Amino acid sequence: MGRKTDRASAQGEQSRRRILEATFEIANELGYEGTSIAKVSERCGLPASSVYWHFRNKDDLFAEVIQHSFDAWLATLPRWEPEPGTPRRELLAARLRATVAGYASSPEFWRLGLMLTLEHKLDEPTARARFRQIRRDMIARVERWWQHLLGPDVVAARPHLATQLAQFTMAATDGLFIASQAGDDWDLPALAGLLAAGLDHLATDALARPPADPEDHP
Amino acid sequence: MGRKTDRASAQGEQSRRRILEATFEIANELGYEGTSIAKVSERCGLPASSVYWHFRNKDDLFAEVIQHSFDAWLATLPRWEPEPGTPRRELLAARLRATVAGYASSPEFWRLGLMLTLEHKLDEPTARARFRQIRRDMIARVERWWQHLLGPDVVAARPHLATQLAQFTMAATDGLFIASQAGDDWDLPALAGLLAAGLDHLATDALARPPADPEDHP
DNA sequence: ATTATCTATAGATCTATAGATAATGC
DNA sequence: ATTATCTATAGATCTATAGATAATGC
Repeated sequence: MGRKTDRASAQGEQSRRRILEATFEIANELGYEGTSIAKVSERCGLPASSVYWHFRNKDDLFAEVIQHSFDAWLATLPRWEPEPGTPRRELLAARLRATVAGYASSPEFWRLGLMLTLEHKLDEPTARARFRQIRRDMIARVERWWQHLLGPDVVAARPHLATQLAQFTMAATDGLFIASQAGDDWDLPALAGLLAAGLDHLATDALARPPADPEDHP
Repeated sequence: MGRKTDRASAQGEQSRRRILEATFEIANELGYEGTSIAKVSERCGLPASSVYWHFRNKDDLFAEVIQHSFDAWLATLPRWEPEPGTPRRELLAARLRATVAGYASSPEFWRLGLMLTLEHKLDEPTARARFRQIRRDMIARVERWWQHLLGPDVVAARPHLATQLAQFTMAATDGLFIASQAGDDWDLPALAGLLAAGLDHLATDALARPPADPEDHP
């Protein structure tokens, strides 16, 4: 009780942060499996035993790293302002360009997440599960955004449409992220614009046709 | 001279293959950095010194692994049959569904490639560069396919169109690949269909508008 | 007393090589 | 002689812990 009031000395908090940041940096270059406590210890300047004092083990450390870097990353995401009156395609283009620009300027969190997604030994680290949850949350967020764009009537009539468009949006932006990491010199803003146009078409298209979709009864 | 005629004993060839395959399997779970010669040795049953007999070092081993698994993967790709008369959108949908199905049934090579793409320590392993080259080749392949779909007149009038559509196609399929690896239970064939429809729209759309693109003078 | 850090270390794992041994092909 | 494998090992790196030391807060 009141454990938190005996303020851990500020020094302790700071060491913990240094460890988290060193781990994040190394994991970003080498992935989960390539990151060792020894390397973390070397980079943050604290002995390995300090790492074990702050974190039970590597699994625990990484779970905290994901949480910590996710919080930081969330804060960098641009606020989404509805701007009434703007045509849907413009809204789409602006948002997607912002997303892609954000990936390019601070790719660290998402890159680590995707590395965790691709690495997959049998006993899965907590960090991987945690990132997958974050990713699902992000997709749900994109889905709500699509529901907003489509409007309540459409959402009621075609309950799966926003879901599929959100999945499509996530897939496409993940793919553009990969391209930016591969060093492909693509014109990412232009491709984001293309994606916006494509999505706009798909939304219009779907509404023009009957909801023949046999899965449209959730 | 004639070095290759003194047939390396079949045993040697087989050991080499076992090492390559063991490395491929482990790298698929743990990435480049997570794969150690010791683990490879344990999995293939040969002592580490045998690995060093066949390969100079880890960098060399991985470069060969990429080559070897790429060759195997290429052989699994479905032949692309033009099927004259089929509408473009059908062609697109069929091809993309086949691509996505291929990813789902044998994701190993592409997964390893993407892991190499995301890991990026300072002195980049040869395998990473090699995969990036393979990826560029694949995009060029998709671009030629788009040129075929669009026809020579369109290609002459809008030289960048096929390029952009190819990049878009690659990004979207990479994103769907990530989704399949993340264990998202998405309806991938349906999303491939959606992608086909979107791409079809974009192609039509671009032709309806003038080639205002300032970059359209290669 | 509590919190944080340090030194020291046991034991595991890993890289890379030296050098012995075996098998094959002339 | 050539090709392939093995045993053995030096030395590096790594994980995880024990236990001493220091600083802080009552």
